[in-house]
Amino acid sequence: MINIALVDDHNLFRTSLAAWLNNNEKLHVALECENGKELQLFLPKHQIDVVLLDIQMPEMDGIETCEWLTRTHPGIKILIVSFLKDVDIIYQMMQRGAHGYFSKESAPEELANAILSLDYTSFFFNHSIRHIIQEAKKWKPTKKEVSTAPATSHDQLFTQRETEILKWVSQGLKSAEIGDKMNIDVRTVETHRRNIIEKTPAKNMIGAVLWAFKEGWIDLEG
Amino acid sequence: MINIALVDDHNLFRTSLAAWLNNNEKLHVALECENGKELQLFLPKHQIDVVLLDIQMPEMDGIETCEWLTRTHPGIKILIVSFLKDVDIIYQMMQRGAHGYFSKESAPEELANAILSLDYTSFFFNHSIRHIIQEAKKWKPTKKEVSTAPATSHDQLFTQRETEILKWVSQGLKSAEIGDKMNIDVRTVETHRRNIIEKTPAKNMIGAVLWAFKEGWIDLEG
DNA sequence: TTTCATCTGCGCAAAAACACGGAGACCACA
DNA sequence: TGTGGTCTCCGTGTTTTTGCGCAGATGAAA
Repeated sequence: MINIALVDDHNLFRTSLAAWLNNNEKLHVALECENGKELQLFLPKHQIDVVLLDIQMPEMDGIETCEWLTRTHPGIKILIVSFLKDVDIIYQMMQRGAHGYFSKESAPEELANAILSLDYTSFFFNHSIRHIIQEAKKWKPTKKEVSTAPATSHDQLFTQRETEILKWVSQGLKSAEIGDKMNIDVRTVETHRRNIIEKTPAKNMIGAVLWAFKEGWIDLEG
Repeated sequence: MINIALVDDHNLFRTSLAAWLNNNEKLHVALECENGKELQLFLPKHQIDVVLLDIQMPEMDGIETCEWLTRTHPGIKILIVSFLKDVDIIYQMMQRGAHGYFSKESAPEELANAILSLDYTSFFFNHSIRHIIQEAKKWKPTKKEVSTAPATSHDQLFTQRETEILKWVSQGLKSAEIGDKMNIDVRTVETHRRNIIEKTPAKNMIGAVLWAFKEGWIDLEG
């Protein structure tokens, strides 16, 4: 019997998936959480073997949660369950210690097999993911890549300040308005914007924001 | 016994939700589809009472599907099931003939009740949605609102041309580049951009694109 | 036919974003 | 101590976007 923790902010999805998984006699959903913070809170009270982790969540997202899990609970296996099918983000999750990546577009029958086949030496790929990885290998990076990105203490692409600015920009604020919000000079904001664009394959802020969202680096609020 | 059709492009979500609903003796999921196109194809072969409809889907999204359903199958009740909680989009779906709006963040127990309580005279609101409606009534529209937007033959917010331009803009192209792509003058593109911003509550293109995405008017490619 | 929305193009001016280079302060880490 | 990354600010200049007004062509609908 494998004990599972579900971490996903969509209650409807989470609960129905839990019901489905519990139908399998080898699986047991022992814990349901809405985000990483909740997992941190309740994980000590349960004996968990596998964590099914969504990427985009409020409070504490999949990236952070995955890092924390790997650091504090190396014995727990992590399976990312997301609708994102981007190569970069899969690599990112691999680097953060995830043991598999499962697309939400796939069938639940596959998921049970995925959970049962997880191990520490290999990385599980969804069938619908696998061919994407294949194609990705043909590409040649033209700009700064995730793997060569400045490695901060937490291996993030954007710095704290840049992430803040991305948030305001995505809400439609202008540089001057952001400067007011953050109590810094307009020119500082502009410098940050330049650096943000530099870190993405985009050529302007619109492309950069949407890229960052699609790659899972930021969430859209409101 | 209520016969249900599930329309959602996330296989995992759809199948597990179907399993959950089938546990209820009063409910029966008779049809599962990935998008509106599939629904159009398979609906005639089934006797469906209620359609659970996601908004953001490829091929044929919830907006289109809802319109089509209301027009061709007025006897079928439509319950929107989405993670979006925006007031405008809820009103839009009401106008298109939906009978209820359910947030994916809510509990599945609520969903069964929602389905059973659907009727033709009222509009079902999720508990987590209801307070949003309340707050929305306090607001005063400052700009052009969806309800007063130019009503085209298909009651869309953006025109065909504007949608095209939104697509290119969201991929980071500049006005000049878009003009080349579409073989129109830069100034024409700029006119369209102005009109797009006018139709949204945003003050610049970044805000407009992200608003349009969050409201389900456009999809992000790539 | 008239009306209306759409698509198209133009001119002008201000605002904002973007590009490039430089630099001091701070902090963590080796 | 030195290195490197981050955050901050500055100057200069170009490019792009945005705001506002105007207007003809087209096509669909009343």
